[in-house]
Amino acid sequence: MTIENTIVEHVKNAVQSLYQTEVAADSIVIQETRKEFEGQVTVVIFPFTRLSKTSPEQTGTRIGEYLMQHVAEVTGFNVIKGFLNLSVSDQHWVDQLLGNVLNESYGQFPSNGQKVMVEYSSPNTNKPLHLGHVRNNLLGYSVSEILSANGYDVIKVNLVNDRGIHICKSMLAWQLFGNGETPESSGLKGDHLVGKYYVIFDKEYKKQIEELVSSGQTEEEAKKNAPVIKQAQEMLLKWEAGDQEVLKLWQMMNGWVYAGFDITYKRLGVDFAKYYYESDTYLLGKDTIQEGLDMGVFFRKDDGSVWIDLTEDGLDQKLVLRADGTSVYITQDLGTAQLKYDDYKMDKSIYVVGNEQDYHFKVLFLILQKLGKSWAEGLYHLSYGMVDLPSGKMKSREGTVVDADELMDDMIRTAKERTEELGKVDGFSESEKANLYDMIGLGALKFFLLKVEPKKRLLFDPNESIDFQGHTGPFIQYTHARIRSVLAKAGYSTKLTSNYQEGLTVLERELIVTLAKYPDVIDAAAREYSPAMIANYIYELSKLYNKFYHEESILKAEDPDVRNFRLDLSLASSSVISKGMKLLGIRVPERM
RNA sequence: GCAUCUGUAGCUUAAUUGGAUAGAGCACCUGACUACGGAUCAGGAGGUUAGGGGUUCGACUCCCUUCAGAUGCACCA
Repeated sequence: MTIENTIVEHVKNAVQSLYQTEVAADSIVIQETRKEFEGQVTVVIFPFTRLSKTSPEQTGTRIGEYLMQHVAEVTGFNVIKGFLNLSVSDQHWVDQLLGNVLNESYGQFPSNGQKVMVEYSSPNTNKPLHLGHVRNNLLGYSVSEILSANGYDVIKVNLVNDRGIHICKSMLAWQLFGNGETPESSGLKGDHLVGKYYVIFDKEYKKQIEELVSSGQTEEEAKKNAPVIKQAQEMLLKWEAGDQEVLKLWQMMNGWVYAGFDITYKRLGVDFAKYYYESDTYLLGKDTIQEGLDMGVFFRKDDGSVWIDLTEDGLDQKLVLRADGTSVYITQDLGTAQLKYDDYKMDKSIYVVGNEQDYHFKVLFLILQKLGKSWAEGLYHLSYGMVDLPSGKMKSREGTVVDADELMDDMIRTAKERTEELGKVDGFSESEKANLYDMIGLGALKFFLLKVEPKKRLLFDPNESIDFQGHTGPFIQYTHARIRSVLAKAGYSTKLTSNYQEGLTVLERELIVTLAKYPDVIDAAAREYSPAMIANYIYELSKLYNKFYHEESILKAEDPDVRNFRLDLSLASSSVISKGMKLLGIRVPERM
């Protein structure tokens, strides 16, 4: 039981005995005491003044006195306005550190017996991954890690959009202009090669539109009549009809793309337990449509198309099956949702998808609920904001994207330059150096993208390279390396001190209080699906440790008990930093 | 037009979900034990939380409204 829970319990009793009123535990607000006041735990008193019919100060004082008498850990209190600040005994904090924080499993909750699926990445196979995908991948991976730390059994899946007109465009352009170019012959990564032809297609398409317009067609007509777009559409029809030649080309080019993606995923450090391919799932969902018709949830119009009326829920009428009986986007998503559930029977399912699809997912989940799917309750759309550039939106057709591979290269190169400037890698082997630059460069990138709340839109200026100082990944990595260095110097293993006497310094106490709330942060981050909460917590902890480090001697402490205690505190800090960063997919070095 | 999201210091952002004097970082200025690792630490300056109204003991947070931006409103995916 945490100290907060203990205090809530006793505040409840205090109100009961002082004012003869029952209050619900969750209506009692407890918070961390602000730094400028004495104490560590604060109870907000305002809600009780209604019952006590006395001033907040008087009420706070009476409850404070009650707590002093009934809770052993509470050693003092003060009341400021309506806030009751409680001092908790040093012994309690020391026990927290030695008994909890330093445990191997600290921050890892036991299994809760629940399965959760996280679908993320979901790339198209006609172009390489760009910065927007990077945000998606990092979010999906990190949320998976966080859920796992909270005791969930996590299944990471990737739903690959491997079919459709966009792939036919790349395929066609390659046929027309490729001269048999391959990744081997060009030296290009497969996904980049295919992406190159996607851009070529678009150029050709635009050229043809222009020609048609100048020969008298309207822009709209020209867009429909341009020969390349017609050819691409024919190709899609052939693909759907199972044309061997088209399928062969499709398989070859997708193969190139997958080989490229594998490399990028590996560098990013993300992985998947299961891949779903739209070429397998795009015809799914028709059973579900029939189910809905039988239940009367859907209705059929005269032309044969099938719809659902969501106007009572504040939404529109939505088409779920075309008049000719073919699927639309939501049809296959209904089918895929069912397929995924049948495969895994998970309790929750998280879709990591950009916020331009908010409406789609609202509709999707609502339909599944109306179809009476018990598991629809567990569906969640983790919606995140777009990544914008100063020049505006990224458009892969126009080549105005920040490429994921290039971005990683840049970050790692910057990390290398920065580290060499500081001249701290003497004695590192070449492979150790490469590993370190990788760690720092990607750490900077990942932290930069994850420290912002997912739903906020992200502005990325490629000209201003990402900082390595301040509120950054490298700052935290540096703190970790610094602690490890002190521990190494002390020849310190994992031994614990036991007989630390009371009398913590302010910073020692603050550090323990901060370390002690780590599990709460893990829990909150999972409830909110927010890696940003972890990122900001780890930053706060690192900052605090650096302050402590600066003001209190560790190795030079005269009293050996104090020295050992501070080493314990340092070990605990480095361990929590390392664990928290791992949840963000960021590694931390022993030296840097 | 309708709907959803966003708006916090010059820039990037936080605020324990309605609590105390809105915290940080970057950039700018000033400093730091003769560096247990200076990718650090301390201090200064910088805010009408987009504007206005309301609810509340108490509002960045909830409600209404205006403004700005983004996205969605396809028998595309």
